[in-house]
Amino acid sequence: MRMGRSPCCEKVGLKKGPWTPEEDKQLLAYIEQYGYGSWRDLPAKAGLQRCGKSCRLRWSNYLRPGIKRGNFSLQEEQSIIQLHALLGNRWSAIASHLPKRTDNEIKNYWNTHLKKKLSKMGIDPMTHRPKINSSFGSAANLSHMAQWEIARLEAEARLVRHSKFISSSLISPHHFRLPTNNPPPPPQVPPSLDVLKAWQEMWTKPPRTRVSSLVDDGAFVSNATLHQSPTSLNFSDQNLCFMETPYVRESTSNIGNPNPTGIIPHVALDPLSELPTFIHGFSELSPETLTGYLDDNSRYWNSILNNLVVSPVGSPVF
DNA sequence: AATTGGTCCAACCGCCCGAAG
DNA sequence: GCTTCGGGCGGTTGGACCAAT
Repeated sequence: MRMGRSPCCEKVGLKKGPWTPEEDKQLLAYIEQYGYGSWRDLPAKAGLQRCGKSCRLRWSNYLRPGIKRGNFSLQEEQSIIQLHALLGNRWSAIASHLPKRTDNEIKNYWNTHLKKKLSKMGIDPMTHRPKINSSFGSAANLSHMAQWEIARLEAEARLVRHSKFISSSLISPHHFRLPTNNPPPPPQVPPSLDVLKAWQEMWTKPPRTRVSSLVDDGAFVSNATLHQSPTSLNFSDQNLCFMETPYVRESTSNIGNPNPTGIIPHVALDPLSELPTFIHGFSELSPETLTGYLDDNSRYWNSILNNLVVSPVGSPVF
């Protein structure tokens, strides 16, 4: 018995490198007629001298219907920056919130354009914090950003648990398989990505209302005094697509029930701070302190995004 | 015109994970 | 429990292109 993984296909005799228009036609014609049941078997059936993996990549990144290519709009740029601040280098997750853009294209755009833009603005593109010695940031701001990072990581940890729990029962890789002659499947949206919607809900509700928003078993809620997140500033962006999710729930007993509002009624609040337990990183902060912190970060992000807006490509900033 | 260096991006590679047997 | 398989993901690479010298 062979140990370990076998290669996805025999490498000998298979073509590599750029795809020709003829190959694209072949692949398209085959998928349009038969769909894609098994990428491993597809090349032989389609008459292509390619690895199945290569076919899948070509399809998902270029030939799949509905893909938008070319210049990124300013709003798309802002969305990517905000999503990257929240999600890190999880390109597929970021791509799921940018309709028609592929993870590969977003990754390339980030590496070739946005990283440089942020660097020139004095922002560390990986941490989204002001660089040391940069006139852009202050010591106080750095401290605030660190606090924010704590909260973000807390949220991620919860979301990972959440998504692992639900994905086992709701998400199947075959769920999105393209049936013959049918429209392409919707982009895959891991349940954890609903954090963005939650994020938006949490920070954009009117202050007077105590609003519940999702996130995992602990969930969280916006305190009446909290009104804006660093990452919520442009979530009205038309290009930023928050996917409606079937996974939101009122309790663990009804996971999977559709909830068009995307809002979870029941949240856990810290009995002392009355802050959502989601914000464990802030548990030692008073609501007043927290409000001030979030205000500072709003300004911080506004300054970044405003710079994006006012600085055309080719300007000294970029 | 030739060379060099930088940029961009399509495609590949290796790793990981879940499903199936 | 284990192995194998299929597919997804993120990091990296190679070559085309372009501007500067």
